[in-house]
Amino acid sequence: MPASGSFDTFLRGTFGVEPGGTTGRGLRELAADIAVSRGSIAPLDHTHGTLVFVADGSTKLVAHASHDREQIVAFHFGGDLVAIPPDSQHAFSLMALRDSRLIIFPAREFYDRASVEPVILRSLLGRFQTALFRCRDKALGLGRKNAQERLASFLLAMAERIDGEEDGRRVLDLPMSRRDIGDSLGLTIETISRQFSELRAAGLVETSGRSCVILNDLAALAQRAGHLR
Amino acid sequence: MPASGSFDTFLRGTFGVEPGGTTGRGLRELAADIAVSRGSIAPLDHTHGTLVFVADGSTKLVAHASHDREQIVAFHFGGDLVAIPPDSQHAFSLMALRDSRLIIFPAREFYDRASVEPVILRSLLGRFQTALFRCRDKALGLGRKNAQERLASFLLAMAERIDGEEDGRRVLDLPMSRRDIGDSLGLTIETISRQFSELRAAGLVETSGRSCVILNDLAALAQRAGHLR
DNA sequence: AGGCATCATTGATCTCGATCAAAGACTTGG
DNA sequence: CCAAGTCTTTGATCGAGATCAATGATGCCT
Repeated sequence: MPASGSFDTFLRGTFGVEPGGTTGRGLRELAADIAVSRGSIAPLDHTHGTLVFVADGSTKLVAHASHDREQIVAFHFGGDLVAIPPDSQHAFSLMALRDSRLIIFPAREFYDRASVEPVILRSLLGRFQTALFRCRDKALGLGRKNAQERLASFLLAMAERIDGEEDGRRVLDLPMSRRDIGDSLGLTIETISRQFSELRAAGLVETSGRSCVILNDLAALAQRAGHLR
Repeated sequence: MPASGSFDTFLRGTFGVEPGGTTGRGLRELAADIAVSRGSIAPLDHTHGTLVFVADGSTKLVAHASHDREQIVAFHFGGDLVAIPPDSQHAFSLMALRDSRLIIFPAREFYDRASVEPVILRSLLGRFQTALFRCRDKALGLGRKNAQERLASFLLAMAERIDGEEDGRRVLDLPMSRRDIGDSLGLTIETISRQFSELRAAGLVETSGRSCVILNDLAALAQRAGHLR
């Protein structure tokens, strides 16, 4: 598939803007269409803000503090848009969880060219707001929830974002490893594993292989997620 | 000061838009100008998204999980803009740390009316992005930093946002209590106090009364904040 | 100014999740 | 289809911060 294929899909699907117009062509000039294989890091300019459209695949956004400590700050799936700041006190990298196609833009330039098209700005605003609200929920979990609640919240959040048959229960094919889940929830791989075992013993989830998780009872899971009734 | 005073300041100062125009008048119709005294909660419509401009004072945005657990998700100061989602799995409330004046808008309607004025959308976008980046830094801290690093990061972040004499060291007048700091950093009040004592013993900070904190050595504090070198 | 409720500090103990260690299960590549 | 490395699970111990408890400081309100 030619590079323009991804870009056109992006512009039409995300913003409802036709790629043929002036704005569309202006934005295409900024686009870098990149294939990133599983486990590889997206080539970002870390001195400037970047905007990445995940055309296909899935990624994790990793924040690096000193001492080799990593915190996964967000996961993304096909159709998602990721805003990445330039490195300052902390550094960020975007890694593919599966083979992915990304469209990478310099953020500032993208915003400037998009400013003539309110529909694009409006859509960006909505996406940023969603990302902010998700991040706040994550902060609540990291600050105030125990391991069980964090994993339950995580599974429910994934159930909302990954599709799978919906017949009361829910089958997920998670692209991330136990380590990724741990790095996202501020827990170790062992704790994640133990919490999976507990949920399994309680009959709330089943696992099959490394990536498949079946949620048998979403309501009971929500109970354990520390949500409001 | 009349209600229009705050609104005009908001529109001009935040967006560079004159309040007299069509857009300005349209937005003013949506505005609720409210005075909120220290410790009181802003009257929000929790069934819809809300946009709050902090005209004056300072506030905390609190996320509520079940079991009386609270996580402060952000602090705000005069000139800041806060986006608050409708309640769903978690509930949010905005509380004044000092007597404050707030301008409250229904978010959806605000965005719709602002959409004809790209300069407003562009500015909102930048503010949302900043809020998102701050929230990610917070997530990194909550997930991967110890108590000492969290407090050091917090103090440095406050030093960037609150003004005070800059002669190598930094004098802060914090509007939030130890409990607020704890609720923001995912720690208890006792742990905050102990970490303050350690920083005091190391000569990095001095405290005076409940709200005044003097940062004697920003560089040394950054060392302890778990920042990159 | 004084009285008092609230907030901050310090100490002792407990707990949840981290860390250390080892065995077992996928899955990927030859 | 098997081998080998990686990922996951489970167990034992440790430690940072929570919790429980008490004292001391601050600042608000009459």
